[in-house]
Amino acid sequence: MPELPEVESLRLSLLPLVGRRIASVRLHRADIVTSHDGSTIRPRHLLAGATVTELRRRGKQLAILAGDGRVLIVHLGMSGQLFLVPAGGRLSKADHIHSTWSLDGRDRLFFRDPRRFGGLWTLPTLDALNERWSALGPDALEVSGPILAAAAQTSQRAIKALLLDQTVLAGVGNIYADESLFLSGIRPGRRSDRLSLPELDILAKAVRTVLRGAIRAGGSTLRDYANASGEAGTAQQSHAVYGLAATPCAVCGTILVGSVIAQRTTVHCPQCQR
DNA sequence: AACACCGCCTGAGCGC
DNA sequence: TGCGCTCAGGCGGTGT
Repeated sequence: MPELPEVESLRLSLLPLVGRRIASVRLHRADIVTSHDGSTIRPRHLLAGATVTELRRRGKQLAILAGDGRVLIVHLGMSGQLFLVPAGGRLSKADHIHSTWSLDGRDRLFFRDPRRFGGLWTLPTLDALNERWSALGPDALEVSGPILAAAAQTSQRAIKALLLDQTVLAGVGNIYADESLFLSGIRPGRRSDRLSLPELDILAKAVRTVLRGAIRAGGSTLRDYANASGEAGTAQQSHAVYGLAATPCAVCGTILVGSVIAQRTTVHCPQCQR
């Protein structure tokens, strides 16, 4: 499920878009787009006629910046995908395509999202993007002990719930929350305000390490994730706990325990995590 | 105010 | 073979 490493891998694979002009846009499902001013979606909202100048990411959100200042945010939700298909190329999965951008040179970009938890958000300016993203916590690649501490010390929630809160830090979802807690040796159900500062330092470092490693592996592909070229990631091969409940811990052999925390399936090692 | 919880949505996987 | 059920989870809205 697309979290920070998957969105970053997607962003990197989409970089060939930079400098390209969007000749036309076809929107096949209007209800996947939210316009900044509530107006009816027009092709220009979706960057028709503009040249892509930059691809930015904050947490799990991807922003396509255009030369005239317009911005389009893409959120993948659970099953969203962007595919960049060369002229004459075919799309392997052509169902649930909600929007199609035709580039000069006839290459095409597709947004596909079967479950429609994701979507597109139009913004008029870079200022509007910055304002929208100011509601998010710092990008999880930049998380530090003090950043975690600022939120943790005043919260009685489980530490896993804190990691999943995008206003605390942006980019961690269920997979990398469990993996980061395992690497840091902290139980996911621990109360946030009962973690020590050294523990929060260790946790912040674990989050950065886990996310960086997953980016290097091109993200985790559990079922659907693929980058813009359709390539799967391999980070799932390194998962230590996610999806591995009732199997032996690779470190100590203790059977991993499954539970539900913050309404999310959770797996931890009762021996390695305290 | 802080936090819990629901519902959205589809396809995979399962049991029968 | 095929049906119906359960599960997966990001996130906005609502409830406590």
